[in-house]
Amino acid sequence: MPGPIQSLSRAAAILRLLAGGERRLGLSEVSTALGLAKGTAHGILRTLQQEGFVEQDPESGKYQLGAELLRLGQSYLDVHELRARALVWADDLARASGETVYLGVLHQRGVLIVHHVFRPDDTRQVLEVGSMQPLHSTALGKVLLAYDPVARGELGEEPLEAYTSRTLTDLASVDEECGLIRERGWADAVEETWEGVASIGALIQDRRRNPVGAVCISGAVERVCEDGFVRPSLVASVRSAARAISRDLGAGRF
Amino acid sequence: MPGPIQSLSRAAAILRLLAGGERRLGLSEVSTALGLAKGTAHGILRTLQQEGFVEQDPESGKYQLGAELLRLGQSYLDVHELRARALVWADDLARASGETVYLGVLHQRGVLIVHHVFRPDDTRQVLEVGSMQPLHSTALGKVLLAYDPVARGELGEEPLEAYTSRTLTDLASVDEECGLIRERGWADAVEETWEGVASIGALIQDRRRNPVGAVCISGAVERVCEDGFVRPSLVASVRSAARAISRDLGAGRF
DNA sequence: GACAGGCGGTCGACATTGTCGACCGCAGTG
DNA sequence: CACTGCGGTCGACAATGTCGACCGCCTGTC
Repeated sequence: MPGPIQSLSRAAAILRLLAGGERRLGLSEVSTALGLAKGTAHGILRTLQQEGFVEQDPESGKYQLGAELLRLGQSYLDVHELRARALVWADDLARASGETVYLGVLHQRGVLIVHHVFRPDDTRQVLEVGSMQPLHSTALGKVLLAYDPVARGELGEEPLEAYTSRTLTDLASVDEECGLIRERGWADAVEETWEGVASIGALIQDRRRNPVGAVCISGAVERVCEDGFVRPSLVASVRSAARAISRDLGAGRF
Repeated sequence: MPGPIQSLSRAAAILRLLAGGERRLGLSEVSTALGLAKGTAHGILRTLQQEGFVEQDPESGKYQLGAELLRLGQSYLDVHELRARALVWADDLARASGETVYLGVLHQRGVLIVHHVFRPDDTRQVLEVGSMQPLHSTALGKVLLAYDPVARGELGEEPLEAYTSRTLTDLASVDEECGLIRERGWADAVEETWEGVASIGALIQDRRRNPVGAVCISGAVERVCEDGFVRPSLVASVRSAARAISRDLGAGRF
């Protein structure tokens, strides 16, 4: 495989850098952060700006991400086949369970949320489509770890971050848990990322049984759990939704 | 100004091409559509894929947009100052008016929706953040046309598309309407883009009185209009929300 | 079942193209 | 009023991306 295009990789790195830091960044900050000559960084930024991927605050001269990225991100969702077919099933699942529903796919070292149905009550909630969740401490993530070798590979050998006292932080425990998940066909995560929140997830696969994503419900531990375990009726709902979506994907080939 | 970076511009063109066509595109389709050699297009696509901006269907070998774009698009929203400050005001406006609220900024030849508050009832609605609306036939767009010379410039000299029988299609009428909008300080669009839908919009400006965006409410013409005109009470609500957001932006400089 | 035509992908020579580091003008600062 | 930092420009150089021919594969066809 021939090498990647240098200027493009650098442009991508700049975009990621801008996405990471919360505030706007100046030209010098960008060039030193990536070890580029100022002129080089400027040329890339100028082009990105022209294309709408980056915007420059005319007052301070600093750079931030541009609107075109939002538009393209939306287009990504429009084309996304898994998401399109899962929309109606996710809605049903939210109504049946009374809890928040997430749909996620593996992306880099985490789970990218591609669909989010609010819990059907009137509390204020913020849409989390486009955000990432960790692999080793969420129901979505653990499902993918258990079934997708690529996901397991992404974990690498680094020690895992502990978000709460219940987070699994060593790889052996995670692998053991994955075995259990494969055996019974679903995953849960009770207060492993956020205190007070429990979630139940199941795998979505395409017509060739490849793992393509996961669906989960997530809610207050008092509602989702009972006597210290997740409620079997909720598990059944999640698994049946996952099967329905998988079936939909399998049938959907022309 | 030195020239833009060729490979980057081409990569951007490829992304836009993939975003435009609804279905996945093959390598040859991409290269012929943009007039590139197949090898060149392949190199760019390979790099974009590596960076997560493009994904390849392993079965057909065709390309589509990648998940990284969704993540970056979300980051764009996170950093967006106008949006952050407008969130609470938009919520209030939706509650007070009982209608859908949109917040938009100028982007290329249209208005990009950066925030969307559902009408406060239980009907099913789809989030339109990240989508585009035309400049010459929506309240948001006409506000920007009236106050932002850049927006007016984007219209160019092309004939305007008619979405309904009430769409203003010649530039003279649009300019005349813009004069009216500047005089009274708000814009409306009654069934100019979608049959049965009316909207009312007002300008948002920063501390130096530059136009930075617009806010509008949008709803069924039967509710928004009365005796053929938009209801004055709704106009007042929209204008006061726009003023509040503008004030917030002005005060918010450290 | 051999063939043709299309696909995605590779390769290596070429010169276009992006890169580098010195330099510029400006704004804020002591 | 020098000084330091900023964003931005410039021009020489060669590294780099580009091109078009080529490869192997699959698919549909006669």
